[in-house]
Amino acid sequence: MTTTRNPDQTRATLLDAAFEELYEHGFQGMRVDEVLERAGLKKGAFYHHFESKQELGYAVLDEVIQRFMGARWVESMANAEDPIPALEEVIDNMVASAPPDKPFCGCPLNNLAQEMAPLDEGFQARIAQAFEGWIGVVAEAFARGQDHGTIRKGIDPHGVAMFVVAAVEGCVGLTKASQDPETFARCREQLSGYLGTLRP
Amino acid sequence: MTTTRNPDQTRATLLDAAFEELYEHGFQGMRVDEVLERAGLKKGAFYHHFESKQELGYAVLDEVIQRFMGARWVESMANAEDPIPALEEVIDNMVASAPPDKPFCGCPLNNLAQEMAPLDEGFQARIAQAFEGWIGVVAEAFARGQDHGTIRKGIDPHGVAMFVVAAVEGCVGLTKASQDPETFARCREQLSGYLGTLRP
DNA sequence: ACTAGTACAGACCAACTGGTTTGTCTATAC
DNA sequence: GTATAGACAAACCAGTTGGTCTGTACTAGT
Repeated sequence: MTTTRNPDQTRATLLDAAFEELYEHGFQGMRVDEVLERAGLKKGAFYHHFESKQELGYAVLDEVIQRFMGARWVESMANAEDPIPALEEVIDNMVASAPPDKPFCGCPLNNLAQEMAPLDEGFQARIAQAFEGWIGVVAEAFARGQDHGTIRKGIDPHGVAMFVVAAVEGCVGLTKASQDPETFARCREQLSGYLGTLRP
Repeated sequence: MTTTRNPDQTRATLLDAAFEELYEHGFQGMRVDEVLERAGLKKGAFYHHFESKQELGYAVLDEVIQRFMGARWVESMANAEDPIPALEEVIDNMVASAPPDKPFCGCPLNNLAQEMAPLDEGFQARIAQAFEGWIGVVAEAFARGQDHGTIRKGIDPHGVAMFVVAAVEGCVGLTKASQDPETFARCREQLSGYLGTLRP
C-alpha cells in the first residue's frame, strides 16, 4: 500500500472535505482554502483534480449527495410493503444522524437547492434531477402500498410523494430555523397524522 | 421637498436595495457594492447608516422581511372565520407575486433561515422569532375556526399551524428547486387535500 | 449670518478570494 | 538505469471583499 501517491484517494478526500464545508457554510460560503486545510492538501492538488470551485460543487452533488440520498432512500423504501413506517424511519434518521454538538444544518440537498437553484443552471439541473429521483422512489413505494392494501387507492402516488418530500423538507427546514429538536418532534407528529390519512 | 438630503429616505433606499440583493443572492452572496450600486449611493452613506454588512442583514430581517410577513399573514388571517381559504389565498400569493421573468427565489424568510440559522446567532434568533410569530397567527386562525365550526375540534391548533407552515415552505422550496410552476400547482393541490382533513 | 453637527462622497486599505504557474517528487515503462 | 507522465507542493497573482478615513456640503439651531 502506497500512502505517498494515491490519486483516487486524494480525490475522495477532497470530495469528503468539500462536502463537510459545503454542508456547514453553503456553496458561496465555502472557501477552497478551508477545504484544502481540512483535507490536508494544497492548491496544486485541488486544481489538479478539479477545474474550479464550481466543478467541485457539481462533483459533491453528483458523487456525494446524490449517492448518499440514493443509499438512504432507495435501499430503505425499495421493498417496503407498507411505505409509511419506512418513510418515518428515514425521516427520523435525517435529524437523528446529525451531530448533536454542532448547530443542526438540515438536509444537504435542500440546502444546496435553496441557495443555488436560482443562481446556477448546472446546480439547478442536478438538484431537480435529484429531487425527481427521490420523489420517484417514494411514489413507487406508495403505488406498491396500494397494491398491498396498505395505502388508499384513491390517492395519486406521485402527487402525494411530491407533497411528502416537500413536507419533510419543510419540517427539517423549520427545525433548522428554530435550532430546536422539539420543533421536529412536533412537526413529525403532525406528519404522521397526515400519513395516516393515506390509509385505506 | 429636498432631494439632496434625506437620511430616513436614504436609509430606506439602502434597506430596499439590500433586501433585493439579499433575496437574489443570499446573505453571503450579497455584495455591499452591489447594494450600493442598486441604491445609487456610496460607501460613505452606507457605513453612516449601518455598522456593518451583518447589521444591515439584521435590519433587513427586522424592518423589511418581518414587516412584510406580518402584513401579508396577519392582515389576511387575523379575522377569517374559516382559516383554510384565507391560508390558501396567502400561499398562492407567495408564488404568484414573484416576478415571472426572473428565476423563482422562494420565500425570503426561509431563504435566510436555511442559509444563516446555523451560522449566526443573531440571524437565528430573529428567524426563530419571525417563524414563531407566523405560526402563532396561523394557530390562532385555526383556533378561531374551531370556534366557528369550520375546523375540527380534535386537532391541536398550534401543532397543525407548525406543520402547515413547514409544508408551505416545503412546497415553495421544492418549487424553487425545480424552477417549475407546475411543481407548485401539484404540491398545492395535495396541500389543499391535507387542509380538507382538518374539517369537522 | 454664524456655527456645529450631520449626511454623504470618494479615495483608500488590508485581508482574502479563486485561480495560475512553476517546479519537485514518485511510480512506472522501457 | 534512465526517461517520461502524472500527482502534488509552494509561491504567486490579479481581482474582490468588507471596512476606514478624510473632506465637504448641507441643514438646523441660534
